[in-house]
Amino acid sequence: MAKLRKTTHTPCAVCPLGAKDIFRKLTAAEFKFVQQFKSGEILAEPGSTFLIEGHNSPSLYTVLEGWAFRYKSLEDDRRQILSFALPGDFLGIQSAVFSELQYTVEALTPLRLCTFSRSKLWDLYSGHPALCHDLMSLSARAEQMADVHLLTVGRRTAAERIGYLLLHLFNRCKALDIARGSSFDLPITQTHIADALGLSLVHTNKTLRSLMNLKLINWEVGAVEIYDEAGLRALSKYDEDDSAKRPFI
Amino acid sequence: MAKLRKTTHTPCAVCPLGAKDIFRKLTAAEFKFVQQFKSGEILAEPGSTFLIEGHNSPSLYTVLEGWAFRYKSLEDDRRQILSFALPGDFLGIQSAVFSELQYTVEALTPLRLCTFSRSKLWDLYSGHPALCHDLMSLSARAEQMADVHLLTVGRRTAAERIGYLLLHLFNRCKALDIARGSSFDLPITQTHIADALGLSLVHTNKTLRSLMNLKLINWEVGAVEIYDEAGLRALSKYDEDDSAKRPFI
DNA sequence: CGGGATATTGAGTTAGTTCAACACAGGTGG
DNA sequence: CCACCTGTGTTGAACTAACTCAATATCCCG
Repeated sequence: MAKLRKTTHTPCAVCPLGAKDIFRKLTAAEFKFVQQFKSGEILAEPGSTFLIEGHNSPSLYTVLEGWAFRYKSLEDDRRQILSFALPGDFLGIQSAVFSELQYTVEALTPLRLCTFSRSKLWDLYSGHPALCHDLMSLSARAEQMADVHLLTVGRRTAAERIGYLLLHLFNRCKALDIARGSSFDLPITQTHIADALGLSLVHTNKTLRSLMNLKLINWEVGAVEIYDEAGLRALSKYDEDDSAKRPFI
Repeated sequence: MAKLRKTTHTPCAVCPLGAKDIFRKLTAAEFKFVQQFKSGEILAEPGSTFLIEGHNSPSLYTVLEGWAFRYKSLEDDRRQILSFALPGDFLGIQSAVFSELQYTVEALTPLRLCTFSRSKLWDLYSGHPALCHDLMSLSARAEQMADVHLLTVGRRTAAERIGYLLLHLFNRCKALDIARGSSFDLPITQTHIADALGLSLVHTNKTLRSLMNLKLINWEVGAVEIYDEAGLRALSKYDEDDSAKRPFI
């Protein structure tokens, strides 16, 4: 498939992530290393998968722009979305330690990715302790999000789950400064919500509708508005300090 | 509570984990570092919690002997068990990167833990690239287990979930060489199973019973026997390469 | 215009829940 | 030694949140 395209290699100095407040400022030496750590950039079309379960990837990725999601499936059609990836998220670290990747990543929007060669990871370990720590932070943050997600799917009701997911994504967008007041672009369908939360599509639709009838939110194709954030938080038992932890690079 | 006890500091040379095949052999320099990285040992009584959600811990832990579990709760009584910790598992890395821990860890059996001071983590980053990589492996493995768990809770039926969990724990025990043929010690109650899998206690009991009626397994207090591993794998859609990835130290 | 993807809604079904009662074992104090 | 309590497991019955099936509406796109 011609869905992946290499692009011209943007210099790190103008990296879109560099401007965001939530990212740590690098020292000159770190910056130089990161620059040569970067092996290139690719664009992925919506619907394309650039990391595939059971395969091996020579590259690691950082999302520069766009949305993607990670998922796993059972033999039959049942699919579970594990997480959504936004700018700043690091993908594919598993491939640096296991022979095979255990999940698939699919783009939701046109996606711009920064690629790193797996083999240079050793240079990072050897020469850049602070970056090692940043990497551990990223991975601790991913673990934390997975834990919260598991609590949501295991122990929350349908309405709580949907409220939680929307608040979670809303807050991540706010941290990245890509929300617009109380609304934000959400390039997913109700099927994605269902698969992320372990619900059926029909029930997801009905629950979403009921949240709209309660005037808590508004759902449109591609965008969500949070009318009553406090009310939604209360309904979903949203736990404050969930997301918005600082990413990397 | 006097449930945590410091014990005499066992030299790493006789670490019970050193003997296990699944752990990487360290170089002399690494070994020396790990030895001074270790700050001590503690014992935790069954039922005691040594890492607590919302608190901050100055220490990181590696399980040397015994079982524990990590969990999170909602305001009401609803509890979700996130994972079970066995010998070789590393706990508390979150506290090295966030100010507060986001989960609680409770001992299931008398637990012997190796403690590391958080501050020495920087020495590890600075001087021991291979150990950095081991740490990344541990954390990638934890992420992988969390992903699989999420798929299980989100998309499997009750019988599949229980079958999956038992096979998962069975395989981890086999990898650690603490299984006895087709049976293994499992120091948990049905309540733990329910809370790990997002099920009610009653339904867990009935489903467990039905797996026993099918002659797939046998459940006793504290021990499980897998009568028909192939059958249980088929029923649970057990995905081969799940656990048994190599831990650390 | 037709086909595919998405959303919506009603109706009937079911997997899993809650409530309640009871059995059994081990531990403790009178 | 017995009485009692608490933790664990078991089972039946009634209920319900969420599921499946099915039909229909919209929109976009080639």
